[in-house]
Amino acid sequence: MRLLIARCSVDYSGRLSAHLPEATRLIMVKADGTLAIHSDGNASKPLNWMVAPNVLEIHDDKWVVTNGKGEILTIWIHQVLEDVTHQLGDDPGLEKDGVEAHLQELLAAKPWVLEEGLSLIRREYPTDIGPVDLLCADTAQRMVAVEVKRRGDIDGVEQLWRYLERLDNDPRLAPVRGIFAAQVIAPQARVMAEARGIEAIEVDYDGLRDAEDTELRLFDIH
Amino acid sequence: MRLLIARCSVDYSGRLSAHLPEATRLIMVKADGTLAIHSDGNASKPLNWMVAPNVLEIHDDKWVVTNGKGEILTIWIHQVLEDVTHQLGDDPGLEKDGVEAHLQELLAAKPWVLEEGLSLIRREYPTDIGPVDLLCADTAQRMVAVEVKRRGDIDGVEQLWRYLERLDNDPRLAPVRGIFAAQVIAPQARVMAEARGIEAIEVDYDGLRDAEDTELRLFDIH
DNA sequence: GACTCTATCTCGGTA
DNA sequence: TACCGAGGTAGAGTC
Repeated sequence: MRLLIARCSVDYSGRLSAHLPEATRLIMVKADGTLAIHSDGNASKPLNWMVAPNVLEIHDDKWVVTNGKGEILTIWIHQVLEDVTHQLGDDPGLEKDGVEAHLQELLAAKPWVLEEGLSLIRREYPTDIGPVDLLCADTAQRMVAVEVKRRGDIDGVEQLWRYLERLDNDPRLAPVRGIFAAQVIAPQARVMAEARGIEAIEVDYDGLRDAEDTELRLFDIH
Repeated sequence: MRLLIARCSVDYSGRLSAHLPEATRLIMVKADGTLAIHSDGNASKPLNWMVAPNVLEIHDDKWVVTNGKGEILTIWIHQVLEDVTHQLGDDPGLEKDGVEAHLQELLAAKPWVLEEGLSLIRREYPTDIGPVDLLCADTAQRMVAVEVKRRGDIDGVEQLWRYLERLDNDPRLAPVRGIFAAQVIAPQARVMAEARGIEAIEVDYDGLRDAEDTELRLFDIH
């Protein structure tokens, strides 16, 4: 990784056109060629960047980065204040404990949290436009399709609506109700769901997880 | 800006839980406190980060970053290979061109480009599922909702369709027609729009902008 | 390789 | 401040 601190101005042309007036900035070049230009404040994101694969040409007064998609990044170097290079080596990478997948697991284990008597028929129930998160049956043995999201936005409601249309075409399943489950549901999504006859339910993820933990601990004792 | 290259391991707890095993990485701290941890390859994004406002406590063997939302980032520093600090000063910031906002501005100023006699009623006309880009009236004083996109894809047509549903529920506005305006319209989006009775119009952004420039110049002369 | 969906999205705007 | 939509979204998983 090469770190250059320099007075520079920048031009980018590609998916849009952009220009950075002269100022002091950090230019970071990673081992794979990925380049990013950072200012000192007001953003965690780089001002400009170019991801690998790309080609970097270094001239006396300017760096030119191009890629195969016709994008060009030109950095005019006016003054170099620092220039260090380090070999960092491979990184073992990030280990995550995600949320959405876990939330789906928890609801698959306890569908009655969403509605009394609800029971799971299948997770990732396949349709010809993709899998439904959960297919359940209510106490009257009617089908209920459940879409699980961390954040419930309008396009999630649309997604569930498309599934419901498909499922209703199957005479073995129809009529199918919909439940839209998320940690937080945006007001617009709620309006949209109501207009479509879909129930929108906010789920307490932490509470569910804690309950799960408690049960596991009880199980351990046995 | 402070740049630290160090062997470190990292724990993050907040919107999710994550762990980084020991390896050599770049730790970047910006003037506003924003902190990012980068590896040398395989990603333009940082492995871990914490945006300002936050609090950084520096101990002998670890850095602890916390913010007001209960997120905690702990960096265990095993060995420091480089540690430089530079005062970069304010950045004039990025000047962008070619984005959707500008296209919306241009069309708001000249709605008749889309259809003869079209006049603007309001930009960002609010509905309960979000604002419509432009609400206009045609020569017969019928309402026309315009959705503006840089690239016209199928989800943009769906978005406009949702707005039309909502607007048609308002007896003061109904019936409302739709116009889908974009620099480029994908064939699928065109088909979808046609099926919904929505007019899809490709707009010459550069031509509009040049016309705007010409008018400004004429105005300057006066 | 193209397509789909998620994200500690980030970022800007507005009510 | 919270909410909403755009993004040079990036990145991961699937077909």
